[in-house]
Amino acid sequence: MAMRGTRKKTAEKPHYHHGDLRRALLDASLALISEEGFGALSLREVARRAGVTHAAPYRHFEDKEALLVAVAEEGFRVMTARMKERMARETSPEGRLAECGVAYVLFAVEHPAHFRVMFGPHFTQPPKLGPPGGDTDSFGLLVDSITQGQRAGVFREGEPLPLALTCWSLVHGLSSLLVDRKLEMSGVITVAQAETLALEQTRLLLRGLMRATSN
Amino acid sequence: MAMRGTRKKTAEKPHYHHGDLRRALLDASLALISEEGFGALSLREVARRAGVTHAAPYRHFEDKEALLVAVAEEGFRVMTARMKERMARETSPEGRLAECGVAYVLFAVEHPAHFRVMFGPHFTQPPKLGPPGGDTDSFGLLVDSITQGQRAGVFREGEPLPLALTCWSLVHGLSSLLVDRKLEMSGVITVAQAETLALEQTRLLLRGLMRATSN
DNA sequence: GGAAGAAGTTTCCACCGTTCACATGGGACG
DNA sequence: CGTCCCATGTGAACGGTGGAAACTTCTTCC
Repeated sequence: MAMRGTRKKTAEKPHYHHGDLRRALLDASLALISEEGFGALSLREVARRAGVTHAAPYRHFEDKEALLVAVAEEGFRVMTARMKERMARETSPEGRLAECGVAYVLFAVEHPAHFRVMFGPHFTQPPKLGPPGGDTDSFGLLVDSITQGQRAGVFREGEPLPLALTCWSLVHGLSSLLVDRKLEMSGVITVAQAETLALEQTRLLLRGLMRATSN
Repeated sequence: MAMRGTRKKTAEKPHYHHGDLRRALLDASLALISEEGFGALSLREVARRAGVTHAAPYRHFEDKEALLVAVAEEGFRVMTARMKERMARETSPEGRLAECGVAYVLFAVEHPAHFRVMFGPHFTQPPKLGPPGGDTDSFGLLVDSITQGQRAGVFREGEPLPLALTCWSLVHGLSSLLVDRKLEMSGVITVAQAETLALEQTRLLLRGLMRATSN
């Protein structure tokens, strides 16, 4: 901890103008949602935690919704990156598809605040996901892994989009139930347990997706 | 329109005390959520729509959250009833399980306001679902239909709870995506389309669930 | 008919989102 | 080096919200 600490952050920025308030606001939002729940998210409390007045955020975000949109976009970027990372560990189509699903659920469990904002009932307008193939196009990754599996003759024939939607539904449902704590009949569920659940469920669906080679 | 209209409601109730405010508040909440979205739900606007002062609701609900809990409980009752109705139309285990899932998705699409409240990120405390076998125990119906399928030798062996959880994840994910309008790349999705999607997805999962008799 | 209590109203408080006029300080340019 | 500009942060103000407390009005029951 050999920091000469004029300010606590890494780069020495005793700047009056806070250095990077935008980032601080995003972080404060995520922390607040994680600690107190989504309902407790108020622009004023976020500003308070960032150490500025309640009007300062309006220099960086037009709106409370604009802040949430920024959080959601960041979330999609991170999620897509995680999916790419995990999918790279496998070569077989079924392995890659399973990793894709597990990554989705793990992202949700490890970044519940991001996940809630990304898929919550907010947003008057659709959150405009980036272009296909971009760094936020997680659904594209899913569709691709399915068409690849079909081309390799491992997955059953059929329109890839409905099949991809089925996979998405499964992992999104599990993620939602975990994040919103609907499964906690007995104790909080750990990340490791979530991974086990995700693998288990993905494999079951995979059985229905594969050509009949018997498992 | 042969109504002698002292009050607009069906039963003539010029009663000062509004007749049934509790019911009116629940209905106003649902209408408000459906029309303006969940974020627009305010106790004051609900009271306004019911034609009373903003403090009147506190005679019937301790809290804003208490009102939402009541909405959620009603939702669980209706959903469970719908599931029983549709499941009764089939006798085979796989048919009953499919109907169970389709009913879940249809309930969500036809009662989006209820669904959002039931599974939203609100509620500080778990919403205390009723006793197993009660008129709100929709998960019990699901588990039962799986154990019955196993006893009949139609479904694969294994712990029924994780299998049921997989089914729940699938239909819950599809419902969430539909209700929160995450699938509307091109136009709003109709109830009939939702039913088709639900059937399609349920059948795919069923393929993974069944014993290998080839489909 | 009169008391008790349920149901609705009024008033008040703290907090929130948002706006606007204002202060400030750092960077650009002479 | 000085000065001006403007992005960034401040303070006060407005209407809307959840909630508590004291008050009024209707109903019911003895």
